[in-house]
Amino acid sequence: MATRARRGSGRPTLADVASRAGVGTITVSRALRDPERVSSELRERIAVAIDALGYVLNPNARALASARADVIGVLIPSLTNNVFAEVLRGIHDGLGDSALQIQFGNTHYCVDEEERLLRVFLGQRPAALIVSGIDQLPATRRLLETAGCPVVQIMETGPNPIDLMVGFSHFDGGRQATEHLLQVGCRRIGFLGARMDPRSQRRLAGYRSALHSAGTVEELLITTTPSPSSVSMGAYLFRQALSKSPDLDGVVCNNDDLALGVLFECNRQGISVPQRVCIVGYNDLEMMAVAYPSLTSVRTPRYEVGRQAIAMIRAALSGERPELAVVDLGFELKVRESTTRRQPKERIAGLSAPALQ
Amino acid sequence: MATRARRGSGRPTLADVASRAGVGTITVSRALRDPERVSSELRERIAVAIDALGYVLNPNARALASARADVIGVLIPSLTNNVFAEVLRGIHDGLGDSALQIQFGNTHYCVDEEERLLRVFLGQRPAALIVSGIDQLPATRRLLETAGCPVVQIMETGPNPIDLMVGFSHFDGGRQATEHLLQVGCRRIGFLGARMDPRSQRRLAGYRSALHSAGTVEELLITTTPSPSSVSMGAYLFRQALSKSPDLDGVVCNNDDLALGVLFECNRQGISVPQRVCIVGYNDLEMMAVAYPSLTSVRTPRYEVGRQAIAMIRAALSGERPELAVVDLGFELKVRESTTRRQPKERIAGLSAPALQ
DNA sequence: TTGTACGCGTTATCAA
DNA sequence: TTGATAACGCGTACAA
Repeated sequence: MATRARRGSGRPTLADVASRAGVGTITVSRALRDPERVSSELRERIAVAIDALGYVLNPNARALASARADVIGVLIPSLTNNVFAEVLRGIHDGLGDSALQIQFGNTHYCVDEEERLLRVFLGQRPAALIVSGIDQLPATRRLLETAGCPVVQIMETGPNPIDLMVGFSHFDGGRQATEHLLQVGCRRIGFLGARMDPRSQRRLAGYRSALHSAGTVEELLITTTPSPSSVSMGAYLFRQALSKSPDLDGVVCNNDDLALGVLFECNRQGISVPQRVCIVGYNDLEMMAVAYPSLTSVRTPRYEVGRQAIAMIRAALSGERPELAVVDLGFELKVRESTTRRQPKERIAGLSAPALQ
Repeated sequence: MATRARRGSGRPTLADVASRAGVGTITVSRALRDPERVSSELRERIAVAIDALGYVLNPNARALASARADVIGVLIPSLTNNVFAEVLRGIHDGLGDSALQIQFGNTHYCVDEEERLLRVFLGQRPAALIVSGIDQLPATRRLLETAGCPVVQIMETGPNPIDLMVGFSHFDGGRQATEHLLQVGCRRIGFLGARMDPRSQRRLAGYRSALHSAGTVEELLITTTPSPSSVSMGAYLFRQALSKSPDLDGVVCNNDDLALGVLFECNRQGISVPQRVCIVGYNDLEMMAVAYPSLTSVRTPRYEVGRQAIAMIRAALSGERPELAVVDLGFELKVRESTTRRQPKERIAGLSAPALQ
């Protein structure tokens, strides 16, 4: 019978396991962390004792003793945004059976909130940190540089990584989407943007760059709002854009929500897509391929970003120093009916609409 | 100058703050947790010392000493599902400036995984637990009953709550959606369901109940799949349903993804909505009001569920024993064009489509 | 209101 | 390979 401590949680401890197995506490500790270093005989006795007692390791005691928690702090700007929900899913799936836990913080696209949460996280001496984007405040950046653990900036690539980095170029994505519209013959290409966080800004810069190369930048064609993105906002921005430029024949949307809103608004107003207006989205959510007409979009590897971030962290934690600190996962323009100015009706309606590219 | 400990993290501790402020450690501890109980003079001296040292409290040490972590364990079946992403958002927003942290676990709709994660969480002696639904395994239920902290079952209501409960009736939601279709004159009403988790099953039961009352249940009209829900799955299930029952004139969809897929498929096949087929969704995601035609859906208060769960936990944690352990937040049928068999074109296209109800 | 002594459950250190 | 002992940083109990 295990001795009842005076103040404890009442749960069995390492010492209880040790005395039941007839070994020292440190041996149990080792058997748990590094089974190789304990003889198979003791390992077996310990396993039996753990099972009999229903012992569960106390992560707080471990963290206190080792000055290191098995926690990865994740700072993400939004939960409503499907894109970040998928990043989170990738992160969780990447964990697999490792003992790492995720501590999650929602910055609401606010750099001050990001710094506040970071300080909270740092208090736990996390095993690693994941932050979104590359536009941290200078003070935040310094905190991350001296965090003493792997730090991954995700969803973007850029110069001067704090430590590790995995993402892709939003500038190139915006540029390629715009170039595609130019190629299919659009002449009056609008840009629709909501939220306009730094990544949105870079997509817009890519749009400007493409039109600049074609010699036709026009500020009137750009319609943005700091408000959050949504399907209804897409419809609203499109109406605004149309009233400013009735001859609009193509729109690059900041993301898929907006693109879907544009499509619905076109349906509502009887504007034919792609004959009169072509639409390009961003992220390529699942519904884009199923919409009617199906919507062209820039496919971004957000699930993979999450997985890759964890993979890099696990590698760093096991001592591997990767030569590749910055991983560019790229993106892929998925061309569909909304920018294909031929007879879209010919396509067979399939469960998953094939990319025409 | 603080003495350098042998093994520590190098960060300032409560003792460092105490010696700098010229007080005992316990006074600093109290100043942090319960400022009222420390004289304003010492409070001020302590605040200065904390600031000068850049002190951050070590939550692991606190958890170890008090046998209680400021962590709320949250078990949710899916991250891809918008609905649960919004619950999570409600939970985070409900936290406000409290010191509580969220530890999140994704059960992937698997009760065994739920139990495994619960055991991990329990290891930390969490301040509270939130679990999804009411269909825990018997062993899981026992673990929760003896967890020694507030437990909230969310997203559903039902008999025999483990402790606290906040949600709504999926049976009633399914039933009301179906009754609505009967009222607008549909005679051959199909049910489309994906995933078919327990809550989906109860919506289906509600559908059956409504049709039973009308005397017309027909298994052929029910089309389900255990696969995850998606927009493309909605299109696929609708094609299946149509091939089984070409005279289908209404569909109750298990959720909005499916409903949107049905709408796209109707557009694609030239099936007019609502003239030939009426569509009802479930959850009322933002896009439902913007779709063309706009889609009728059962609005569920998922964000509010998250907030309410935290509110109940915070109340319980501060000693308030609520007389209301079970909170039914209800739902609301939002009637829109997809079930309004009049001239839908008359409506003014607005930023937010008004509910006709 | 404030302080002292000790325990929380684990790991690092060092010795065997 | 294994173990005794002393931290880890904070909260509780009790005393002042």
